[in-house]
Amino acid sequence: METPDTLPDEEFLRLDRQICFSLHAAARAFNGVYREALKELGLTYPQYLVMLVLWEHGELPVKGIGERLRLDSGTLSPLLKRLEAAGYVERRRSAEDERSVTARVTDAGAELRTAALGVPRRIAAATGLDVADIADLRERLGALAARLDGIDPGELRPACG
Amino acid sequence: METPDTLPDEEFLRLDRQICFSLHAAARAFNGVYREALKELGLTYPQYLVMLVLWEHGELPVKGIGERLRLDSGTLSPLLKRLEAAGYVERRRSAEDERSVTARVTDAGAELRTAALGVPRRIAAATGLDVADIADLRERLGALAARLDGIDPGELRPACG
DNA sequence: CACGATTCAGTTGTGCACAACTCAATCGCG
DNA sequence: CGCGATTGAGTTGTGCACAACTGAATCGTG
Repeated sequence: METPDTLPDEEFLRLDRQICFSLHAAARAFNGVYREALKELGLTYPQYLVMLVLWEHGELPVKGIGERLRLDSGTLSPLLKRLEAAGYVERRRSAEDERSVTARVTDAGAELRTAALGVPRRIAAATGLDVADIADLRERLGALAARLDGIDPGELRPACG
Repeated sequence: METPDTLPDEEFLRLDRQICFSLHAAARAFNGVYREALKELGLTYPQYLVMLVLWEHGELPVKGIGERLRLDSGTLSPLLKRLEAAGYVERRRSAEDERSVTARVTDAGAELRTAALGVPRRIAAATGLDVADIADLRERLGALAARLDGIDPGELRPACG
């Protein structure tokens, strides 16, 4: 048993409820605040995330968006279709590789960026958190996510230690 | 202008992409790890959260579960129906208030708890994070969620400062 | 060149989150 | 008591997340 037995299983279960709930609830609360702020733009929170990376890069293949946002085509395909229907994004098959589809920001999408500029500032003001705090939290969450994504599924099986 | 203009809007947008993504990705990565660990129990992550609060309280009205997990009936009703179909939970109308429905852990649900005891320990071992770290992160996320939930929607409207 | 393996986007099916709604039970005030 | 307002669970519809799959394009190796 390499796991230090400083806590009984019962205690682990209680702590687990707390951390699971906190992360889950914080993510949904964040989502809710953005949902409200993004209403005027007609974007959902995940659509906003996609637009953020597209605004940074101008155009990206679906795969590239997926790598940056940790999302697969099953999520991105319909989402991009909706962004295209809204007129913010254009999709076209790549000429070099017919398997690949490139998403590009349209003029309307670029205009949307201007309107979106005020969103994070308003949210930062409403939360009252300062930039350093946010940046620190971001780093810890990023490290946590990286570690979680790096876990071998076998480690979670009952038999393994 | 109470917001200090230490950063241009452009910078805010870039930082926003980072924090939004981090929280979003961390929550999904967490979800994924639990999805794997909970496979053997036949539970999804949100179902596990519901079982955790039910294991603590034995039985709760739907409203009580919703308050503890920040979920509404639209999410809980079908979820509890699935837990009932799996045999882990029983639902019955309250005698005192016919509007209310109480969810109660069945014998099979109680057995499931025993099987679930190992889950958080395995995950803690796999992540390699120590309890103090987790507890600290939990507190910060809890505080963030509380602040976000306390925001007046009006604060997020374009016109307001 | 040929052909099996891989890669990429998209589809299908399941479940969660949430808004908007229905409907019955309960509450509260006149 | 009577009746409008509120409360509680449930339903419906939309969108996201993800597993499992399809099908076409490309790659690699013989």
